[in-house]
Amino acid sequence: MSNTNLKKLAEELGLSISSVSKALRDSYEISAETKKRVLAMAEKMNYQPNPFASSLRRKKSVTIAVVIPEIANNFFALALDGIQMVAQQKGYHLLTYLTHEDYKNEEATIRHLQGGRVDGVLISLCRDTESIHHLVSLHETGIPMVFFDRVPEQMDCPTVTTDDYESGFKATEHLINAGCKKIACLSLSNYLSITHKRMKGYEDALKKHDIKLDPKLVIQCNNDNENNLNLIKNMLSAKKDRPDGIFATVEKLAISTYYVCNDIKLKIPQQIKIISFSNLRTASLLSPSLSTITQPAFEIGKESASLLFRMIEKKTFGNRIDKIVLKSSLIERNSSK
Amino acid sequence: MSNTNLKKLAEELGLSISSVSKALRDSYEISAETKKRVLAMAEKMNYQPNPFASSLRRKKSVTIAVVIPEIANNFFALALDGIQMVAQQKGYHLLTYLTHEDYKNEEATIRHLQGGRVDGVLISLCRDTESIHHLVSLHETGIPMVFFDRVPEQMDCPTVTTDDYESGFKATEHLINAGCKKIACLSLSNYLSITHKRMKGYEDALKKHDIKLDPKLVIQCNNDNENNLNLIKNMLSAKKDRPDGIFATVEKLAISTYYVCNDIKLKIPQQIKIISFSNLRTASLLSPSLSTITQPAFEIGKESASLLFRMIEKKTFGNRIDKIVLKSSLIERNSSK
DNA sequence: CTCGTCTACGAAAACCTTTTCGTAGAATAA
DNA sequence: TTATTCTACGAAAAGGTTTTCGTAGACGAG
Repeated sequence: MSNTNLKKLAEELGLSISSVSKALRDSYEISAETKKRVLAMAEKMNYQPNPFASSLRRKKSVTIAVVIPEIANNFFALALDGIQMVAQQKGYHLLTYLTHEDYKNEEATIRHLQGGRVDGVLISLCRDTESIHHLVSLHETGIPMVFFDRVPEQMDCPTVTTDDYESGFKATEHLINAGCKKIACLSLSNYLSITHKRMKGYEDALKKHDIKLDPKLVIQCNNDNENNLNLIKNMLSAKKDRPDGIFATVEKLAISTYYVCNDIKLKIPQQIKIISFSNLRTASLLSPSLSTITQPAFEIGKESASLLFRMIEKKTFGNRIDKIVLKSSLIERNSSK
Repeated sequence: MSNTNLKKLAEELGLSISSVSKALRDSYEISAETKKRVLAMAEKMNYQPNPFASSLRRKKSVTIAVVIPEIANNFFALALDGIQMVAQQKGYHLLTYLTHEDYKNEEATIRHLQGGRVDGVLISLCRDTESIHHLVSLHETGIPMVFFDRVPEQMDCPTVTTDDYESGFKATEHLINAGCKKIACLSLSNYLSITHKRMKGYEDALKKHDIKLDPKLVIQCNNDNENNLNLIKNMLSAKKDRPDGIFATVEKLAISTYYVCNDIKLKIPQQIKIISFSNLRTASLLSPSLSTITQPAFEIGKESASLLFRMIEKKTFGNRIDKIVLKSSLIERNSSK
């Protein structure tokens, strides 16, 4: 253990604990001379302040938490990267929690966070989060919270999202313009605002082009990959009413679709065109290259963290509730040609 | 703030602080009756113990740290997933630090960790970590540490790695068997043990098959993507001595190679065959599908964390230093056919 | 000389929990 | 009866840092 603490330092220096503390925090109350001595001794004895004592006294943890559904996911990995960058720059520590798309985990994590372990929380909800009582409860402790991408609809809180409705609309219209008549939509969740908005864009695009929405073509997937493969396979194997276009609201469902198409020898884009939300770096290297709606995941992370720090730093300032919306970009590739 | 603390709870209950504390920790000193009352009141007042006071007193943070080069990287994302799973199961919190392959960051992070913020540390070194004084210094504090994948060579410490030498050997031999005569090797670092071992495997495989190693075909890449693209492009554009096989020691270099080949219209696998270390889920969907050495990244994370917790939990037990080695698997696909 | 103002530092409280030690009363044993 | 052992709880210390408040001495102004 680095067992040097203020007391030992003080003894060694012949000063009081408080003076040493002040010297280390560069207080005006301490002479330059003394500061130098203290600093030198701290260095020599390899002094490391005890973070718990400090946090306890200052009521500040210099730590934020991020709660996300999963990390083996390009979007969240990039977002976390952005978050971490800002946190590091601010000298904050980052506590990471994964819910694995399980509401129970989310609830338990949020409850833990009420103990004051962190100064702020960044959250992206899990796919089956329906009730928000745990979020309200955390909010009531007064801790700064920012939601990103998957945000709660029934709660008035700071958020960072993308233009999901427009993206859903454009993606669908893109498929229509490419000649698709029967466009399926693969959704991950009933509850998430992002799927609601993306699907509303899908519906409105169909409406605009006088295409009747076929409920059988709207597939509710879940977190079980096998199940999703089956659902997609069933739909694509149908003799009649097989879709000629697919709009995947999340990356993993597009990948599953590729696997199914390989499996049942369905040619992309000749027989079926695909576009998907995705942050896959290899989208352009796929066979065929995948048309994507790409969210600025890294920026989302950066913006979320920055917003959170604004809230942490000047609590006085804000009754305002920021809602930041960034733009995704549609990148046409061969899967929808 | 959840401003209820032991003191308020005690006042409300007409008990002493210590009794309440003991009741909450289910001490035998407190009667069942009283425990029930305390629990009920704690629930009612939404009591959340202060983690800093607790950590300060118990000298235990219930937190571990993981230090990795980057997170927007399939291998590390999967490893983190495994780590997080174990940590969550143990009721531990997980502090995440990214070095972004920058030694300065690694050094600073490790130094921070000496303050006793965490009960254990998991580390995967960054590509330009040459000196290990910071690691030694952390080690000397007595804190349990486990290295995974990218481990220090000059230090005797617990590690979790894969069979890198064998994998490098097999990958190279695989290319040779596929007909390659001039095999290039793309390396990320001069310092990392994993590249040393993978390249030793590469060299020995060449030797075994009486192929002379051409130093020009061993490319030292760095963390600058542009630079790497140029290096690869230069090599692959050469009129003479152009390699007919590429062994990429890390995924991102294989992806860069794909881009270059697309760019200069080099046909994979007809003109050049490729195999790479990779955890890309879409390896089989690439054009052409990518032959990979796939490390059990999730298991590496799980094993590392499990080992770390063994060290945290029974410090008494161990002078032994575990070196766990897991097996990677070679998956042949079309890029090396 | 007195008063006020700096400067540089120290004492002690505060933060909240956990743990050690002590004790009063009750029950049991001798 | 007296001595011993439980039972159930409280007082207080310990953990390390930060902050508030106080103070001793130096200095200049009046």
